[in-house]
Amino acid sequence: MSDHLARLNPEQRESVETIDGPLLVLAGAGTGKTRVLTTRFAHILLSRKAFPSQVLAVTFTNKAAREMRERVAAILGQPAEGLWLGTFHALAARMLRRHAELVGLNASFSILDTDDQMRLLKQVMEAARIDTKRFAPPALMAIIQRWKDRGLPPGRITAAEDSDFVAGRAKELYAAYQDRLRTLNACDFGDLLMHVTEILRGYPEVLAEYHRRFRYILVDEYQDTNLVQYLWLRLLAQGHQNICCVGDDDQSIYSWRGAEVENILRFEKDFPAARIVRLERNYRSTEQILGAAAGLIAHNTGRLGKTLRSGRNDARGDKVQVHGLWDSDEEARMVGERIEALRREGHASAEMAILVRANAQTRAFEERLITLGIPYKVIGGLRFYERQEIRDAVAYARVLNQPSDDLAFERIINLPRRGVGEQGLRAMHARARERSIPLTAAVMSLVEDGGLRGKVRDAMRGLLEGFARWRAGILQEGHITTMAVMLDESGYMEMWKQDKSVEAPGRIENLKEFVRALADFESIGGFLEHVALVMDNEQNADGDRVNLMTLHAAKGLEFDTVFLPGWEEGVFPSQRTMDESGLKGLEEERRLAYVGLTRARQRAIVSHCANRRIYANWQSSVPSRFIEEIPAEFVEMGGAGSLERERLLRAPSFGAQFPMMARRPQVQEAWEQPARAARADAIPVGTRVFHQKFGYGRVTASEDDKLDIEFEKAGAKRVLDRFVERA
DNA sequence: AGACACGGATAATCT
DNA sequence: ATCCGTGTCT
Repeated sequence: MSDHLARLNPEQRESVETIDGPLLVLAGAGTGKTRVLTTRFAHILLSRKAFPSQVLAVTFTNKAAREMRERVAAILGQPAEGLWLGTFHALAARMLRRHAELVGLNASFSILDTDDQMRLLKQVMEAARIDTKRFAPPALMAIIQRWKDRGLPPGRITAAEDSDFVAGRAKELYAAYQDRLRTLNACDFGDLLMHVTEILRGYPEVLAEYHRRFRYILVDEYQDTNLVQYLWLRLLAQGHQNICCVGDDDQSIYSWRGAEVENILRFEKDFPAARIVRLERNYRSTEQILGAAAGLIAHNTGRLGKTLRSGRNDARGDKVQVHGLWDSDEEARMVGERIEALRREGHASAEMAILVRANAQTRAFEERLITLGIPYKVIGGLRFYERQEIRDAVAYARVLNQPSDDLAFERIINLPRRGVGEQGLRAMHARARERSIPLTAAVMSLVEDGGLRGKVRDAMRGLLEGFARWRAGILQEGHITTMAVMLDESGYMEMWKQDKSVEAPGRIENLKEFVRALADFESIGGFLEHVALVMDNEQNADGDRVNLMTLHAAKGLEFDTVFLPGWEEGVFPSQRTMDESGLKGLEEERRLAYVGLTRARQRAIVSHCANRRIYANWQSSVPSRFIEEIPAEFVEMGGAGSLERERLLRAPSFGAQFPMMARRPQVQEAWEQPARAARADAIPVGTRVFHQKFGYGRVTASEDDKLDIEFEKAGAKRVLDRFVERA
């Protein structure tokens, strides 16, 4: 039992051994957070404080859940079975299935994917006679999701929480959308936690049951929780107060998805007896990298304050290198050369990563690596279950599993083409509504009474008979064979075989993989639950490949060498973030930079370009302020007299903008003094101006550095004055 | 139903 | 530039 504790440092040990009472562990990057969580879990079990089924352990990702399960099993020396260990959503789904009727659902409710959600909302908007061109469904969906993130069903939305989007009808449409979901016996992602939280709030006996069940609660990546997740945890922890949350406020990079760092501060308030332990000994990176990262993140305000110290006693390491390049091609070339050189020295490709701000930036590097013949893999991007053909196949499986799944049926009714158009679909919906029956039943009745004719009628009859046959086939031949037969006989597979596009062969491969994946499940229902909750993307993990991914995707990973390209104002920090979220957005970008730097064990190579292509045209760009924010003592500029640098200095129009040599334009000053009044260069009301994106317009009002402009093409917008020029 | 043209948007995405 | 959804014509 002491075995697993022996290798922990004092703070880690304290985090593991403080079992009872609320505990907040502030764990900096690379300080052994996962180890603390898993050891703590095992420690609770080994010290016989609870049975495995009495511990609730929550993570954000399936990957993290899997890892924790494996490591707990390793410490225990046996498979970790029967645990309540999983992602927020998986655990919430599990709870919701047990009490679904309390929120008007049935235990077999289906979980919708984003396509279905959007189509459903659009239907609801159209039924309410909303012009979906003026009011975009995705925009309303974002508002609804934000409400769900905050644990607000339609009935809980107060005037203060309401939105004036869609002429003040957002709340009404939200209620209609929720009604539709209930009718369909379906949930979207946000519903899982919101419904469960409503149940725990409204049914004390259910809450009491979970209080009895869960003696200990463990939470990973606590800084990324949103409000509803927080409420859920607080309700569950109310009884025994044995909750341990592990997180790092400096690595909070998901606020745009509803995460609230404030949950960390709230923790101390709601659990006044909470112990707080800081893990500050970093075992990952060199002192140079830690110094650079610490100096950078120190520019943020309102931190809980941690100072990473190196827990390693090896060499101090290399300084963080910063390269200025002419353009993105040259940047890709530089990165390629460095990778080649490292490989020649015997470094493994898998120990190198290129971390970009946005997915689109990976392309330049991919092309370069292909040219050089360096194997690489792109992490993230479209996940397996997000691909079109897989979603179609899943829709087939859903109809097979539940004939009343109208959304799934509608998706595949004309895939492959069966001659069903808008007219046909309208007739089917009308029949379904008038008799209150599912779409499949409506189609059946239309086939029988002649409501459908000719080719369509034959096709529909064939399809429905097919589903009946395949459903019977599950019992005889098993679900795996049946799925393959269904994709074949329905003509879906054939559709892709006929398709001449370059993607088609890949899609057929994916479909075969899809059928193979079924083998891991005992039933279609079990498989569908997995598909809805798990978006695994463990692609070609094999081989020694350079890693290419976004900074977001890199959280939690580490590499010997990390390339951080595109550190330019507007790109990183992203202009859009700063426009939308101001100083808060900037600080989140800075945390993203901090996450990037701290991924590196041995060396970090930052780069920026003087010219970058944005959409169609080239734009000159300025080095990111984050570069200046890294203390000079940890930085080494350029590749000492590199050709790039010389050329850059000689280039007449950009020389003045070379790294650190020129004062940045107003961008930075605007943030430093946001409230500065009546500026000398203020643009007066009535002035005709030009904006890069919106074109020409006239200023109708101004406030500080913000202007209200009536654009000739784009309509009324509020923009920052530095983005417009007098026309 | 299907081909083609037009206009608007264009980040990050753990489930 | 390019992708996507929508509208129009055949």
